[in-house]
Amino acid sequence: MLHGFSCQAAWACKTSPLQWALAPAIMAAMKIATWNVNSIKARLENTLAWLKGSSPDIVCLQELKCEDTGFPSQAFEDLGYNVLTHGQKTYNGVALLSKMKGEDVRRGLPGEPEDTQARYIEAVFTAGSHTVRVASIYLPNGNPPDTDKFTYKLRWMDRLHDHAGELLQLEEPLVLAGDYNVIPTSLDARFPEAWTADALFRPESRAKFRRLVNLGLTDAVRQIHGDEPGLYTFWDYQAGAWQKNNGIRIDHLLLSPQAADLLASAQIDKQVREWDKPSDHVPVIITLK
DNA sequence: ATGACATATGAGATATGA
Repeated sequence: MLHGFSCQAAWACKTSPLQWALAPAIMAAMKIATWNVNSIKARLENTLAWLKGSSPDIVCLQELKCEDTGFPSQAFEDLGYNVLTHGQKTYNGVALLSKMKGEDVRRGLPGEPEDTQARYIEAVFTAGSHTVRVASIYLPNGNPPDTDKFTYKLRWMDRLHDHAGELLQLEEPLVLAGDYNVIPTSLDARFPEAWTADALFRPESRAKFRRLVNLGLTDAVRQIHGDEPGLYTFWDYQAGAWQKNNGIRIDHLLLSPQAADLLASAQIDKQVREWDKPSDHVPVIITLK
């Protein structure tokens, strides 16, 4: 139990009813979300509207497509969020928005110093005497699979595996959230046969993902929803994929055992795909007790 | 379907995405 933001009922907290009423954001279960926005500037209005409606405590964003200096921080600060970015011109870029301040911030995934792509940011968020470490991940797409883009993807997944192994040794609540660009199993695609040659569903990519999970991580959505089909987080802009529900599940939140113990819910915010000027991805949200 | 859209760059057509 993460004391300080985890009480589910006022009677469980050592606070007066008045304090309870005044501090709902602190006392409610902790919400952590991930969303590939496909350009934060193009998606600013959607992102702000979604934050106002959902009020997550921590948000992992991917595909900012802008440098740190161009990130619209003020708009998020006005909503009460702290902003940590690891941006890049035109491509990639990841961020962490949070109601509490982040510490121990790491930008970039270790293991390949010459890699300049902005695909990883991590920080520790403290509430009371407990901490949650959260990473925002934008794993390489890897297409076409017969090029060095695919080998870069697989190498990046090895680096993520090694770094996750290091973090798991801390034996603390850890959430590795983001766009993994991996369809883990055929349950995670409306038309899996259409993806067999794609870097997102190639056996090598799925094997690397399994190897990561098999370190002892929990796929939050599958933990809550079991083998339920039709859970998708991405629908292509092209060929009416959304209208045909031609979707895939590639945005994941992987939890350390200490975080999995706290998992209360996981949901995909599918309706956001209906909004004007949508991202091709939708938010995925978990709550921790 | 080496493309259907969408985005950034930069001022037109190209690179990238998944």
